[in-house]
Amino acid sequence: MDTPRVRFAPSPTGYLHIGGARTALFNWLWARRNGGTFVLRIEDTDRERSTQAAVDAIFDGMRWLGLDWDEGPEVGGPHGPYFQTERLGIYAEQAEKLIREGKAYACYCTRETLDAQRKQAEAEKRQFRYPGTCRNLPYDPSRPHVIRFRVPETGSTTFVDLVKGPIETPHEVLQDEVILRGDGVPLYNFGAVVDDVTMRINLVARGDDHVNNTARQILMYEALGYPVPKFAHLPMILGADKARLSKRHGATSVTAYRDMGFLPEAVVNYLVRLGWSHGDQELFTREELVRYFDFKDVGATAGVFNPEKMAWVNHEWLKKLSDEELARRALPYFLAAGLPAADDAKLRHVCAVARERARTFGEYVQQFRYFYAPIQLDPKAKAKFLTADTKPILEAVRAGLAALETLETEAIEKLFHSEAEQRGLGLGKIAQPVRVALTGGTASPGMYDVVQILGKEETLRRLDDAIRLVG
RNA sequence: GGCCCGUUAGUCUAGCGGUUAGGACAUCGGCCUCUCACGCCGAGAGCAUGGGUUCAAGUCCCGUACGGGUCACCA
Repeated sequence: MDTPRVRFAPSPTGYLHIGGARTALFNWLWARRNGGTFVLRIEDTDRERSTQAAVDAIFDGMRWLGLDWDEGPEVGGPHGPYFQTERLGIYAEQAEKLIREGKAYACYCTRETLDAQRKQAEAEKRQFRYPGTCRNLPYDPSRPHVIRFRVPETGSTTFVDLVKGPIETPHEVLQDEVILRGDGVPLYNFGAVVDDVTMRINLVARGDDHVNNTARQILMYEALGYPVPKFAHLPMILGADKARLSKRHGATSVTAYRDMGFLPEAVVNYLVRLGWSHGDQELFTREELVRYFDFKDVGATAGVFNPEKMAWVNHEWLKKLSDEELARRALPYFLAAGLPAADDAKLRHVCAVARERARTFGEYVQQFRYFYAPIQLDPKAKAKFLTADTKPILEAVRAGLAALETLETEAIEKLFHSEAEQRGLGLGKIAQPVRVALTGGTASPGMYDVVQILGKEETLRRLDDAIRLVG
């Protein structure tokens, strides 16, 4: 087999979507696995909707995921330029060639007449197809026109999709579609084919919303006289209601997941497992993915995006990191939330206790903000644990801690145990009131850790606050 | 509506003619325990449906239903 040359060709009309990211990922994996080339091309021919901000967002998202491209914008390459709007000359040239060979022709129909015909067909409940009005008219470049591709009227085109198997399309369902607009800008099917041809792409892996484009594209490859690449159509990603994943299902941009505190390795791991599998294995390092990935293991069925499972995957990845690494990567999220964290021993300790308890850095910040900000006292916790009955306990613990030279775990533990024993109570009876005093709620890491993280001064202050509150 | 693709538990999936249908997320129960979590143990839950083919079908073929995609001078 040829060394693969694959590509990801997003149109810059928005952020990098989860689905697009997965398409890019599968292409990238295939290239990396086979020592091939991964090309990035920007399909910005829809000038109405394409924006520079979107281009930047796509680069940003891909870099965050670690999907580096071998050829494309910013890195260059021998088959550039890599923005379609900079390739207009190439499309014109290829279209001219097709016209000369009678494989394409100029169509002078106006939008108005076409629209009228379409409406007419609709009224008669007919399927509208371009009637071929201009099929055999002489070429007159001086008249306003678009270029249409001449599709054979009979026969069919078949290709073997790498994930779906053989797919046959009868030519009757196709029509002479526009390949070049009046202003010389190519339409999707033509632009993509010309670019894939000139960029020497030999495997096209894309969303399966493109299966119906494939036959007409193959016809164009043949008309242009170029070899037809292999195709792999990847199943769609759905929302919980089985409709195509969209904003109304929640966050769909990869950067949104970054901002929520997901690790790129976890997002990659989750995304690749949505539609691809390798036996029973759930967690994969990037190296393993590169080693194992194959289109033959991509399933043919659309999958529902499940944020819960992605959070689980993220948690698994978080748990693998050292305290140092965890702190380093969590820091920006605390800072972004306005919490005065620093890359220090305290943060490392916070991360060490957060590790088993929170699945994303967003959850870290949300659950453990009391380590960096005043507590928010839960009224129910207060009513239950900050009472006249528990006041003596708080006072005793306060006094005990105040008397400690250093906050060694053993010393704190001894204090709590002796308070429990002296009162003939379980440890929980001591720990819960203290927990509420120090964290504001009834669920938190172990008390010894909490005390150590807060430090003696802050711990005593919070206990004093609680004691005062009880009155 | 035409055409195309798909259908294993709530979800992601393994399976590739003979399995007690396996794993994971989620859910529920138990153990551990200063709370929460982690961890460990356990449970419930699945081959859309009807016909074929075959000694034998989740696996092959056809129909039906359901879901998705696509029918532009969008990509």
